[in-house]
Amino acid sequence: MTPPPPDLPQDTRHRLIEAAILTFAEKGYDGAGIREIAQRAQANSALVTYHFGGKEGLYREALHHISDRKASEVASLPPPPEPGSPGAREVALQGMKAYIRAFVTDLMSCPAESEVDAAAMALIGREIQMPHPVSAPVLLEFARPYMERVLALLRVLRPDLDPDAHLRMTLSIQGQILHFRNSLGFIRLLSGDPDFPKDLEVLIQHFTDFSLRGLGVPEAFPQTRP
Amino acid sequence: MTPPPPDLPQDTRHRLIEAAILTFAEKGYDGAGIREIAQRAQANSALVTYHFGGKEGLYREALHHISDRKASEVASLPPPPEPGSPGAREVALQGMKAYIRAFVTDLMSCPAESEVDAAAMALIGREIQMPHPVSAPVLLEFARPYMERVLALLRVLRPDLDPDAHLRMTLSIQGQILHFRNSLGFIRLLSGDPDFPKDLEVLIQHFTDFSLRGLGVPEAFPQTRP
DNA sequence: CAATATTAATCAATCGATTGATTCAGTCAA
DNA sequence: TTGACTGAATCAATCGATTGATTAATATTG
Repeated sequence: MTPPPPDLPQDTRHRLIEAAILTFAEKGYDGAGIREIAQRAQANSALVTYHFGGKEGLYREALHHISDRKASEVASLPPPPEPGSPGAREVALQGMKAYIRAFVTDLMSCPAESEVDAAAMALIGREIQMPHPVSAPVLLEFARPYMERVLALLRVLRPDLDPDAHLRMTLSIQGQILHFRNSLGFIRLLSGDPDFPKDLEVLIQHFTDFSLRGLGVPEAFPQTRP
Repeated sequence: MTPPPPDLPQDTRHRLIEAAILTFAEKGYDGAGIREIAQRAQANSALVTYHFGGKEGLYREALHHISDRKASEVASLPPPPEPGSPGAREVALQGMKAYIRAFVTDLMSCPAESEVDAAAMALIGREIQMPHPVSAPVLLEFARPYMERVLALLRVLRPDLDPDAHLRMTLSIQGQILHFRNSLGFIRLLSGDPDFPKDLEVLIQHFTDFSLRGLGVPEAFPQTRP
């Protein structure tokens, strides 16, 4: 039998952060205790103070850890076209479809793939709704690229609208998707379907169709109803 | 000088519930203490156990109180048309517009009108995202009419779609609006506009336009772009 | 009506449990 | 030896819950 993996020094810190993400996501900041988190990380609760200066520091570090891991995924999308460039509309249309797909897959990472990733997005969702005083800066930095990306695409797709209208549309697109992620448990209860959504691809297609129609980009749907 | 109003016995119970709604909405179930709630209600903390059997009972009663007060408002809308009846499409179209308006005004009751009402909807929003074990039954009963109403309208407006598609569309419509309500504070930070939305009517118009287009009901928008 | 008994409502005080934080002696590897 | 870490003990503070006493309103009785 193999011996337990050598416990590298830096490793404890990382285990604490991952255990914190899981526990904070399940029980919220007030509901989660540092004893429970430490036990989950197979570490001593005194290390929370030692490494992070306290519970609040651990929370901040956990959110920062999530933000760092996810930032690269948004940036990896092809950049939105310049408003005046040739073929900008078609590029922006494809960009919007790619964005919606990326947004959904980012948010809907299921526990089967990575338990921590799933908990991380649940935690972000909870924080967006009711930010802990400590988390506001981290959260703004995290959400900004998602927001800016859609706004840039909208400036190409709907140049006739003013910035306020662009903001409303951005929030409508993201809102539908965030609602699916944040209220998934409740939706399953309400609809009576415990394994909703059965197919993520169908869901992505729905968000894409609904949003592009909602945006009023008719060339994406030459004919809605015969 | 007039003496302080006589403190009717039943009144304390009601004051406790209202204080509970405010405090639970601000700090969550774990974050709010019965001492703070009692102090806010100018009552003794022992009365929480006396009247409601404990903190959990007070929470349950607070949610029930919200559910009871809001139930009548949904029911006051004109009933959705029968799928086969004459002029059903036009009636359903107007019904959908009325529903969206009612849903928005229900959710967006601002603190200026009634501090408790505003807190109540914030509390509901929080519970939908992460239901307390105690609240699931109350919450389902509360949300069911909202859900059923949209589904009934969709069966008329989009009879070509299956129930799963109807469910997705319902969640997209409600999701946008719930996201506005639940993340209002965050949106204000992110957009840099501290008094967003300036005009509720503009917002209602946006939700209506975006949703009806998204649903694919072309007669509502004979021409999206010239 | 008056005297008494009963119940509901409220209070201050306190309970044990748990919280986050801290301390400290000891382990282990570099 | 030094720095990273452990494990156990302990701290003050706060938590929800409970107690026993007190007041006010109501019912019962003579």
